[in-house]
Amino acid sequence: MSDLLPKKRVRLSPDVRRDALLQAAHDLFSRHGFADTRMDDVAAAAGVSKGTVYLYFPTKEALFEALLRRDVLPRVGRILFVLNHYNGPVGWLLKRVAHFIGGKIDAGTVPLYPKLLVREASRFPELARFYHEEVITPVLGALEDLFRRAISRGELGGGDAKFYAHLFIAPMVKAALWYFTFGEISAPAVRARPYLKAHVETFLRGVRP
Amino acid sequence: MSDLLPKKRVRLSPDVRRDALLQAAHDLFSRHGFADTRMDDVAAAAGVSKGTVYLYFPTKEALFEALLRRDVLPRVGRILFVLNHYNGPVGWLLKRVAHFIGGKIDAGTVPLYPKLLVREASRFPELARFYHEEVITPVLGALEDLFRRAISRGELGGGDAKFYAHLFIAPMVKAALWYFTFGEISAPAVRARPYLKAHVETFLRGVRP
DNA sequence: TTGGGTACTGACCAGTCAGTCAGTAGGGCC
DNA sequence: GGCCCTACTGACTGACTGGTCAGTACCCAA
Repeated sequence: MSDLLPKKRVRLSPDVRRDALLQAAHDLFSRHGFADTRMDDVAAAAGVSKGTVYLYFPTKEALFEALLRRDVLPRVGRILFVLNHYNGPVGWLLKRVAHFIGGKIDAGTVPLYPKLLVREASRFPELARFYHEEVITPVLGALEDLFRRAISRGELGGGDAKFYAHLFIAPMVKAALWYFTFGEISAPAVRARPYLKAHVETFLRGVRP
Repeated sequence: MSDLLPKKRVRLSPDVRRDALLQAAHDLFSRHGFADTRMDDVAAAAGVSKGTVYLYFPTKEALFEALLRRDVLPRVGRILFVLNHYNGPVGWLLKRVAHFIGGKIDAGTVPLYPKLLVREASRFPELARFYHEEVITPVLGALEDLFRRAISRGELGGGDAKFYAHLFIAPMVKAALWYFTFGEISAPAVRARPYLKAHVETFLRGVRP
């Protein structure tokens, strides 16, 4: 207690302080969601007072958007690079992706942003639009191209590559949604990794020539 | 205007008033969501004052739960009856289901409750638990039994019936989620009905013996 | 050592909204 | 007509929270 009372004021360089605020916001948003996180909480978690938060971000929504830009865009860039440059057998890549994402979901480390977006999209349509344009559309487009290349190589049957892309991601979306909707109230009915493994096997049998 | 000013007080029997309040809440929750609907709005839409709402429902959450119980349980009963009694070719039923749900999604008439649950689950874990136990688990269980019967008849290959049930619903979940997350900010990338038609065809090819 | 720039504070404001309750009025009954 | 039960009202409270701003204190430069 005695070490809490002094409340020594600490000056930091704006860059450092800004990062600390973003990190605090990330932690709180991921635990409580956007609406249930108060600006006072963000400030306290970063060790400053609320006024300071407003020196760095004009509104709560701007704080969210800054977080999105910091974390999501680099990640999307890496994903697009892989999808666009991969020319091996598509089945192998799909299995790797499903294995990786299944592990993430089972471990409870689903990325924060899809969850937040689903919950807050209707209240913040601008953020939903940003995410849709900068994340969803490019990634699904690259996935569609990947399937198109596989079809033209004769590796897959000649269905609609766009449908294939959406069908491939559907069980991952469902598994993630299940996790963050019902994850706190009951053990998952199916484990994500074997579930997604079964998905890829079924899917590949369904789309082969 | 003149016909609005008098504000004649109207007495109704409690049953009728209660139904009117539930209907008003349904309309507003489906348009604005739970958090963004005020109890004053519900009262106004039902033509009463806020105090009256509290004569029928002790809290806002209780109003939501009453709505769930009124609408969801009968519907689940009908779905379970069909799934449990169907013994024809499973492919036919799956196509029918996909066609029906695809039409609903394309028409913008996705049922209110999945949407509300996904958005509010973390704030109202009791309601999430109710929905999980009374809707999700029974329906997926019946679907699993349906697949199990089809496997034992030799209509499908011998995979895991539980995985099949979850894989079958995944694209519907994804399509509905897309609709109520991004539906207001952009035209859908794929139409649900042909998408789900492609899903059933791919799925059936993937799981045949 | 002092002055000034600025990172920072926290009390305060304004708006919102779930929930309350003392009082009002409609209508059935004698 | 008059009584009384109860459905109904709506002003009010209390708690909350995003955002503001006048003032404070730290640090560095001269």
